[in-house]
Amino acid sequence: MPSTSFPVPSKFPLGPQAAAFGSGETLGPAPPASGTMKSAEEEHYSYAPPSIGSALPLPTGHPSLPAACHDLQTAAAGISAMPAASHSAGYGAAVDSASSGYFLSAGGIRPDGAPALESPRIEITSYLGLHHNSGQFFHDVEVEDVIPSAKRSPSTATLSLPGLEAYRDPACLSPASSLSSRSCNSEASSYESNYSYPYTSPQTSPWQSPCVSPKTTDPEEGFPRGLGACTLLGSPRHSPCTSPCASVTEDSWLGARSSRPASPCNKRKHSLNGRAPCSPRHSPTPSPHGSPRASVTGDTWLGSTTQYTSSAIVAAINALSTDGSLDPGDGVPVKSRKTGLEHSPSAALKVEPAGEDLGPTPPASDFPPEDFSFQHIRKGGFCDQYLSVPQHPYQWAKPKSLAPAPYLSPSLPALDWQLPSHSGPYELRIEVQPKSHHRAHYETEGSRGAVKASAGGHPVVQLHGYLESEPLTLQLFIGTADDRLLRPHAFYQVHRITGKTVSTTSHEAVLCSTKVLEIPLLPENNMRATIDCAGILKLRNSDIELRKGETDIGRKNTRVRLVFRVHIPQPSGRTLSLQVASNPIECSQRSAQELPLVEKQSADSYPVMGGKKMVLSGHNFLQDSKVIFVEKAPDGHHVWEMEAKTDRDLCKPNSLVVEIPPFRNQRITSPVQVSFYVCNGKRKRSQHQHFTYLPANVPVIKTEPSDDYEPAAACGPASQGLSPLPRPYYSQQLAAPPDPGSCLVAGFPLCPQRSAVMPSPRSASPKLHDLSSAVYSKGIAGPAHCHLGLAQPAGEVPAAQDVPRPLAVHPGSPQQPPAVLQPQVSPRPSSSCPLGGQRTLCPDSPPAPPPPATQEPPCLQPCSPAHLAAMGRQQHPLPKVHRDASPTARPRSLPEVREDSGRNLALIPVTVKREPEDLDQLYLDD
DNA sequence: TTGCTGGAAATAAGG
DNA sequence: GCCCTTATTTCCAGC
Repeated sequence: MPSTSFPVPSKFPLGPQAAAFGSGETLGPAPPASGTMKSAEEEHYSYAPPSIGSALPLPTGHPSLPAACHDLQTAAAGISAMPAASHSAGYGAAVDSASSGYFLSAGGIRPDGAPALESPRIEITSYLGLHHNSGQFFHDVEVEDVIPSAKRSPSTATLSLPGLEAYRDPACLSPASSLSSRSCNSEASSYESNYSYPYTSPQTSPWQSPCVSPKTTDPEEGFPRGLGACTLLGSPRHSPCTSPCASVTEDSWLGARSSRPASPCNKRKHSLNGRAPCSPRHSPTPSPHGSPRASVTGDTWLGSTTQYTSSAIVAAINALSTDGSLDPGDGVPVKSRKTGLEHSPSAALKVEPAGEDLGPTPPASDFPPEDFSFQHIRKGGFCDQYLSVPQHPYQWAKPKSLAPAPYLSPSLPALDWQLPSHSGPYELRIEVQPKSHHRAHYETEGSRGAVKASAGGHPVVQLHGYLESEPLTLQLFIGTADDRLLRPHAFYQVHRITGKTVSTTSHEAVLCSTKVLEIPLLPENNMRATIDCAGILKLRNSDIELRKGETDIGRKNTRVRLVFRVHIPQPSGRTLSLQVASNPIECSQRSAQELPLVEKQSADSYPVMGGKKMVLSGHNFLQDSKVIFVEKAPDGHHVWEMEAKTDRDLCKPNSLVVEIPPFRNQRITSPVQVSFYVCNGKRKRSQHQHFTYLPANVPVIKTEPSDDYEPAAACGPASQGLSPLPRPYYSQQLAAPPDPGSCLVAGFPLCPQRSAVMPSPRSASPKLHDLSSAVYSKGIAGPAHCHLGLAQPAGEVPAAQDVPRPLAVHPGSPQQPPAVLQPQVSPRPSSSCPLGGQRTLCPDSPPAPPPPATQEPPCLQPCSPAHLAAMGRQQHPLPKVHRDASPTARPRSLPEVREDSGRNLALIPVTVKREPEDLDQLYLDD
C-alpha cells in the first residue's frame, strides 16, 4: 500500500469531504499504513491535517498539473480519492487504504506520465474519479476556499461527460458480464471469499483477480459500488481492464466457479464472439453505481459520511475539474465507447490471452497495490491492450459541456439527502411528468431512448423564482421509488441520450457511483429544461446485489423516479439546494404490461368517515382490480388494511373509481397518512399511493394529485402531517420551508435517520448548505461511518430508518461547530437524534407537533424536526405491538395506543396485520 | 449504419 | 430434488 500513501489529497480543507476522503481514504493518510484503519471519526477529522496534504502528493494533481491534465488528474485523483472516501468505509480501513493507495498510485503515476498512459484507461476511470474523488477533490477543496464557488464551472468540465462510460469500462462492456456477473459481483464476495489480496480494498481485488482469480473479473464490482466511487475506477479498478483478464480468468474461473455457468454466459459468450468477451466485466457497466447506498454501506463507502463527503467531494472535484477541461472519459460518448470496446477491444480482450498475458501478470496480490496497478499498466497486461485500444482519441479533447458553468460547491449535499422542492421564492417543479413506463435498457442492449412524457414529448423541469442572470445546472439522477427515503437507485442509472432527436445539452457526471446528468438551466429559457436527453440504464441485479454493503434487492425493484436537483448560490455564500422527484416510472418490460400503475388520484385526503368516490388514473386497471388501503407502522408492518369498494362498471384500463373506505379510527385529531395500492392479482400490485385521513371535524382540503402539490410550509409539523401529498408514497420531496431561513439552522444537528438505518452514508439532508468546507466535513464524518456497510434489518430501527431527514443547513456552515454534527454520527438514530436540536431548526414548528399518526412512513415528511423527534419516540412502541401480533392473524384487534396528535392517545381496537417483511420486502412484495 | 423499439427466447430465482 | 411460475437478461428483427 505504499502507494496508497501518496495520493492523499493534499489539502483537505474541505470539511466533510475532506473528511470523507481523508478518512475514507484514509488513504492518504493512511499512512500507508496500509491497513491501518482509523476510526471513522478519526478519519473524518483527521484527514484534514495539513500534514497529509503535504504528504500527499496529490500530485495528481494538482495545481501543478496543467489544465489539460487536470481532467485526467482529476480522474486519477478522483479515483484515488474516491476510493478512499467512498469506500473506505465499506471495506475497512485497511481496504480503503489499500484502495486508496491503489488509486493513488495510479494517479500518481499518471501525473508523471500520465498522459501517456493509456489514457484510455484513465478515462474510464476518470469519469468516476472526476467527480468525486480525486485528489482533485482535494484540490478543489482548496481551491474552493480560495475561489468563489460560485464561479466555477466545474461541473461542466468535469462532468463532461465522458460519458460515463466511465461507468463501464470498456472492458467491461462485454456482456460477458455473464460470468462476471456473478463473479464480478461477487467481486466483493470474492473479496470476501478469501482471496487474499494484498489490499483489502475491494477495489483492489478486482484487479488482482483479474489474473488471479475469477473474482477479478469483477471489475465491476469494485467498481460500481465502491467506486462508486467510482472513482477509482479509473484506475486500477478499472480493472476493467483487468477484467479482460478476467475474461481469461473468467473462463477458467467460470469453469471453476461460476455458479451459473451457462446461462447468461452462454449467451453472452455467444455474443462474445462477436462482442465483448470481457464478459466478466460484463458488468462493465455496472456501473458505477453500485448502488451508492450499497456502496456506501458496503465496502466502498466509508460511511455515510462518505457520501456526504463524496458528494461534497464530487462537487469539489467538479469544480476543479472545471479547470481541467479534459475529461478522461469525456470525449468518448458512451455509446461510442461501447462500441469501440466491443469491437476491437473486445477481440483483444477476448483473446484474453490477455489473460495469459496477464497471466503472467502476477496476481494482484503479488503487487502492492500501487505496483499492482502500475504493473498492469506497465506490463500492459490485458489492460494495456485494452487500453491501448485507440478508442477515442478525442476523448481527451472532448469539449467541455455546454452547460453553463454551474455553481458547484464541493459541499453539495449527497444524493441521498432529502431536499425540499421549494424554499422561499424558489421552487423546482416538474412541469411535465415522465411517462409512467419506460423500459430501461441493459448494458448489453442498445439505448431504448429517452424517457418520455405521457402525453408525448419529454419531461419538463423548471425552476421558479430565480431571477438572476446566471445560469444554473440542473442535475438529474435516477432515484428510488419505494416507500423509503428517496435515494439514488442502486439498480438503475441515468443514461445520457444524444443524437438528432435530443435538443437539450447535457453531460454526465458520476457522483458517488451514481450517474448524474447535468443540464443547463438558462435564464433565457426561464430556467426551464426539457429532459429529452435522459434514458435509463438497468444494471444487472446480480452485479449490484453482490456488492458488499448492498442491502437492496433488485428483483422486483423496478420502479424509479427521475430526481432533479438544482443548487442556487445565495448571497450569503451558501447554496440553496432544491430537489424534486418525478412520479414513479416502471422500468421493466413485464411490469409495463401487466402491473397496475396509479398515476393520479382525484383525492389525496378525506375525513375519516370515508365514503367519497375517488378516481384513480393510471394503467392496467382491471375490473377485478382491488384497491387496498393500508396503514403502516413505522417498521413497515401493516397496522390496518381495508379493501375499498370499486365500481366495476366504471373501471377502465386507465381509470378506476373507488370509494374511500372509512378509517379505522374515527377519532383522530390530526391527519393520518396511509397508503393504498391497486392489486390485479397476487403479484401484481401497483406502487403505494399516499392518502391522508383527516379528522372528522376538519374541513376537507382539496388535494391535488400529484406532483403539483405544494405543501404549505414544510417545516411545520402541520404541513407534514397534513400535507396530503398527492404523491405516491414514494414521493419524498421535502416540503420546503416557506422561508429559506426558517427551517435552517446553522447547526442543525440532524437526526441521522438514515444513516442509522440505511447503508448510505449520507445522513442529513441539508437544504442549504454552506460552502464552507471545514465544518462540513466534520459533520459528515461522524455519521457517515456509522452505517456504511451495514445493512440493517428493517425491523431493527424502524423509526430511524425511514425517518425523514430534516432539512438543514450544511453542517459546514462556519457557524457550526463540527461537534454539532456529531449526532449524526451516532449509529442509532433513535438515540442519536438530537431532538432538541431539531426543533430548533424549525422555529416555526408548532410546539407539539403531532406527527401524523403512526402510520406515516417516516420518510414522507422529513422536514420537521419535531416530526422526526416524534417519530423517534413514538413509533417504537407500535412496532412492538405489531410484532406481538401473530403474523397470520390478519385482522386482529389489539389495543392500540395510537397517538393522533402525539399527545392524545386513544385506545382503540386496531386491526393488526403482521407484516414480516420489511418495507423493502413489501415493496418487492410477494 | 445507428438508434430505438417491441417481442420473445433463454435463464435464473423462488416457491 | 423436481416442477412450475415468475422475473431477469439477452437476442432478434423491424422501422
